[in-house]
Amino acid sequence: MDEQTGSPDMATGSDRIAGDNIAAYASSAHSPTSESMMSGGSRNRKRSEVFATHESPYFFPAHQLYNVVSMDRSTSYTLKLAAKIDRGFFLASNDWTCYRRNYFQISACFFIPGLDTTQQPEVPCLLDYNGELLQVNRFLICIGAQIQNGDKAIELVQHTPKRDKGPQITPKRMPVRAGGDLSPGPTGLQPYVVTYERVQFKTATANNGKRRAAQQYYQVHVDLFAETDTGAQILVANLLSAPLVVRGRSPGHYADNEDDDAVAAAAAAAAGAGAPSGPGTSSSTPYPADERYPPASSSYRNDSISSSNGGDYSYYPNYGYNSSSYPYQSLGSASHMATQDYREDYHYNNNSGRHDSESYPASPLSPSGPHPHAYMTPQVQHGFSPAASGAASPDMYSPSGFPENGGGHYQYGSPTYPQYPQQHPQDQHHHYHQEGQQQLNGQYDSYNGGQQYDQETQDHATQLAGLRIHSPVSPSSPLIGSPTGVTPRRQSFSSALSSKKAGVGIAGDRSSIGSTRKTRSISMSGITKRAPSKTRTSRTVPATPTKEHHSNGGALGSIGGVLGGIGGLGGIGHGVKGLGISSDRIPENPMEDQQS
DNA sequence: TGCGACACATATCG
DNA sequence: TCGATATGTGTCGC
Repeated sequence: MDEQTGSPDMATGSDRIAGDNIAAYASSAHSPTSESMMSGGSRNRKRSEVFATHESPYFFPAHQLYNVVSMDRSTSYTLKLAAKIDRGFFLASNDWTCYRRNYFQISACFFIPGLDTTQQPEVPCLLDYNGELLQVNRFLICIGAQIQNGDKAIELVQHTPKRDKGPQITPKRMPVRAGGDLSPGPTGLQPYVVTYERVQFKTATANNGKRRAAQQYYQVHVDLFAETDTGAQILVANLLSAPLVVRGRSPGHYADNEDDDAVAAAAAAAAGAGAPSGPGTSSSTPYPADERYPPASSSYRNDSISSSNGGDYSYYPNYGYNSSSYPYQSLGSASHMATQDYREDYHYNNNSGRHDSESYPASPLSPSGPHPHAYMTPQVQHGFSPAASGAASPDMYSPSGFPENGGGHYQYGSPTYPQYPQQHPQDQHHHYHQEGQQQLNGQYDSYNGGQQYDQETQDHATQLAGLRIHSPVSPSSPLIGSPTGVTPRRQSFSSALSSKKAGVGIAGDRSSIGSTRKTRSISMSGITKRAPSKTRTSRTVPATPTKEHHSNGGALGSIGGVLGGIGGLGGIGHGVKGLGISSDRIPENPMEDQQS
C-alpha cells in the first residue's frame, strides 16, 4: 500500500490543508502498519521488514436492504459498501484476534457502480422504502459490533490519545459521499472514506483461548444509512466482518495460545497466502456439525462484484462459522469488502437455496478462490471503484452540494441531536436474523423517535450466541505453509513470560535502567505505535488529538478543515458544532467543546 | 476471569 | 539528540 499512507508527499500535499496538527493526526486514517511498510521511512525499516504484509479481518458481502433509484426512477442503484479493519488484529489459531485493550480502526465507504460519483457525489436518489419513495439527502456510515449470531450488541468505544484520562465515545454516524474507495492507490486521496480510529471493544469475547469451551465471536458491522428529506435515517446497507476474537485482560486466559499464535504467525509469515484453509476449510476441521460449517470449496468467487459467486448464504446470524455457507467476501482491495445485490444473490434462509457450489473462505486469510491474495488488505487493489480511483481530491469534498454543507446542522453525539436520537447500532441490538429483509428492514427504519430498538434484556441463550467450539489449530491450518505472511502484532506475553525474567524480552525491558517494573512485552509486530502523520487521506472519526486540541483553538477548526476539505463534510469545518464530525472527536475537556 | 486504573516502555515525529 | 506524543502492555486491586 501504499502511497496514500506512506508517501511523504502526502504530508505536504493537498490533504494537509487543515494544518499540521490535524493533518498529522489525520494521517492515522490508514494503517500505520501499512505506512511503516510502504513509506520507506527510515525509522521504521526494521519493522517494515518484519511486518512485510498487512492483513486484517475480511468483511462479508454487503447487504443492500432497500432499493435506491435515481430521481427520475429510471435507474436502480446498487449500493456497494466497503470496509476494512486496520491494525489491531492478528490471526491466532485461525481466528482473527485482537486485544480488547488495543486499538483498531475501521475505514468504510460506499460507491455506486456505474455512477460517476465524481460528478455527482451527492447521488440524488430515491429510497424505495417499502414502496414509498423517499428522497435521500445524504448517506451516513456507522460502525458497531455484535456477537456473532447477532442477538447481542457489543459496545465499541473510541478513545482519545489520552486514553484513560480522556473521554470515550461510541462511534457515531458519519456523513459520507458515494465514491469511496478503500483500495490503496496512486491517487492517495480517498476523501469519501470514513475512518474510525482508536476503536476498542468494550468487552472481550467469552472463553478466549485455551480451554476447549465454546469460543465466542464478535463481528463488526458497518452500516450505511440513508437520510431522507424528512430526516429519517434508514439503514440501507450493511456488512459484517469475519468472526473476531477479542481477548480480555486476563493473560492467563489465553497465554497458552501464544505459542500457537507465534507458530501460526511465523508459519504464515514464512509461507504466505497460498493454500488457503481455515476454520472449517478442511472437513477434518473439528467444528461441530451443528454449526454447519460449510465445506471447503474452490468455487467461491472472490470477485464479489460478480453475481454468480455461488454466494447463497444466510444472513448475518449465520454468517461466518455458523453459516450454511461461507461467502467469502473479498475484493482485491484493502476493503475486504464486496457487495452483492442480496436480491439476486443471497438467501436469508440459511437452509434454503444453497448451491452445491457454494463455498466459503477457506481461510481467515484468504478465500479459496482464484484470487488467493485478494483479501490482503493493502496489497491488492481492486478495480471496482473507478470513480473513487479518480482520486477525488480533498477539494472535491468541498461544502458545495453536500447537504450539510455550511450548515452544520447537528452535532453527533450531542444530547440535543435535533431530529434523531443518536442511537447507535450497538445500542440497538441488531437483529440479523435469517428471516431476512423484513426483519432487517425494521431494525433501523427510522430514528425518529420510534426507538423500536429497545434494549432487550439479554438472556443467557443470547449470551451464548456466537459460541462455537474453539479450534486451536485447524488440522489444515492455512498458516502452515501459507505464504500469506501473517505476522502477529505485538502481544502480551505476560503470562507466558511470567516465569522468565524481563531480560528475555525482545523489546521493552528497561529493568536495568532503574525501572522497578519488569516489562515483559515482546514486540512481534510491525505495528507502528503512533498514528502516522501527514498521510491521512480519508475522513476520519478520530478521537481528539490532544495537544493540538488544547494548544490551539484553531485545532478545532483545523479538524473541521481537514474533514471539510478532505472529508467533504463541508460545514463541519467550522468547528465542533458544525456538522458532527468535529464533535465526533472526543474532547478531552467536554467543557471546552461547549465553549467553543 | 475480566476490568479500570496506573504506569512503564518504546516507536515515531518534530 | 531530545522532548513530546501515541500506544502497547505489565501490574495491581477490585
